[in-house]
Amino acid sequence: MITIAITDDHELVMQGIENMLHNEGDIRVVQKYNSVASTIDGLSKEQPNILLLDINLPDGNGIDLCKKLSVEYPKLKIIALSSYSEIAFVKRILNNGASGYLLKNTSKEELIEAFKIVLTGGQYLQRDIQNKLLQSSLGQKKSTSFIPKLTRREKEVLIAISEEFTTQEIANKLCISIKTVETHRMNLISKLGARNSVGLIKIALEKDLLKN
Amino acid sequence: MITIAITDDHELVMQGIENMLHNEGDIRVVQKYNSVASTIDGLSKEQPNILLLDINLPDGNGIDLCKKLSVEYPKLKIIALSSYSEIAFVKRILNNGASGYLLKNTSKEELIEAFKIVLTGGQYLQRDIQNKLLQSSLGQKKSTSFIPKLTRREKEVLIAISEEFTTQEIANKLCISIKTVETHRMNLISKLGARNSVGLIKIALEKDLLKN
DNA sequence: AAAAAACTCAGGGAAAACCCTGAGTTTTTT
DNA sequence: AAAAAACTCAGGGTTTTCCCTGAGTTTTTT
Repeated sequence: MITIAITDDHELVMQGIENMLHNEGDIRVVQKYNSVASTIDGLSKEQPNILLLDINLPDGNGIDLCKKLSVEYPKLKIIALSSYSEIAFVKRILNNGASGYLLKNTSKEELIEAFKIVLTGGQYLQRDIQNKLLQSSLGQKKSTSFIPKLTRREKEVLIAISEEFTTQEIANKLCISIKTVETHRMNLISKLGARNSVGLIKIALEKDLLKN
Repeated sequence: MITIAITDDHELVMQGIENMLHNEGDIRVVQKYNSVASTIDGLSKEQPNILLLDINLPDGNGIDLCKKLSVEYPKLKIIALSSYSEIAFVKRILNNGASGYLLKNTSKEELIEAFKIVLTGGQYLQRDIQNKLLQSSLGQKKSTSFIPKLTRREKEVLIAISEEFTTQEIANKLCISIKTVETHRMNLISKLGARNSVGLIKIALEKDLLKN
């Protein structure tokens, strides 16, 4: 018997998944949540085998929640559920404890396949996401932890950002154009899967990317 | 004999201090630097008793340098040297290992007084700065580490910022106006002595301010 | 009850960050 | 030498952040 919890604030998605799994004898949806708070609360009482976790929640972000839960419940397998396939997000959530990543247009078969794989310790990604990931980080160990490879310049810019310098100031320091600094920053945000400079620094600290 | 190092990129300031101390028999300026890099380099070879450290340097910020040095050389006393007296900056640098804070218009007498105090383990602040500090953080242990007291709302906003939400999104989440969120952010930046949201998050992580 | 602190919000402006597209140059790898 | 990766920069636009002043309301402290 595989027990499933779902966290998603869209009732439709929730229903859809439940229906999909309805007549699978050995799979049972035992918990349903629609927010970060209720998920934390509910899981503290009982842990399912697998959590299907939407990344976009009203009261917080799923990535942080994923991280928290994976630390708290190491045996819990988390599969991220998202409606978009930005490589950045995928990287980040995989890096924060998720065992899989599914788009919301997934099929019943795929869902069950994913369950099996993550339960045996594997990592499940949808085909195209898998491809994108491979493309975006060639020659890198694609284990659990994506340590993005930053170029020399990117690292310099990242460090400067972390020191609270503005784009203008960074440009002066590095003797390059403002536009170039902006480009580097954009690439950093994309590579690290952040939404803005704040996220950039959070990830950089997390991964110890600020050392020289 | 008290040995002094000075790090300042303004030749004038450097000269001024040196002259001030010229005919003080028991005080000697033994090292002079004008950048973060050269300071790190020089101190690795020999440590003076006291480092007079300008906070605004061309190749990095003095606060981070101060932190680094105070960790590396616990016996080294660092006195921050700055041309402005923003309370925010003072707090932050004191929180990062400095034993004193002087404005650049300091007098010879004050300078020497500061030396004595920090060498005996004390903390030296200029009168008005001392007052401002007291004012800005009443009822708080004014020991070495300023753990700023944040209000409930400020903490909520801080956490939301750290989750990479925009002001607009935070306003929605907390059901308050954008303007209110902005006010909270400004107060946070001021209280924590950051220059922007990136600094805010750095300090918050440093001080573990993001817990509930 | 009075004072202080916290919370709320607005106007309005300047600066910075974010985002995209496109493209030439230099350096490194194959 | 050819290909790939990194670095550079521009135009041009939108959004967000930053900053200031001022001020009314609610909550907490004294």
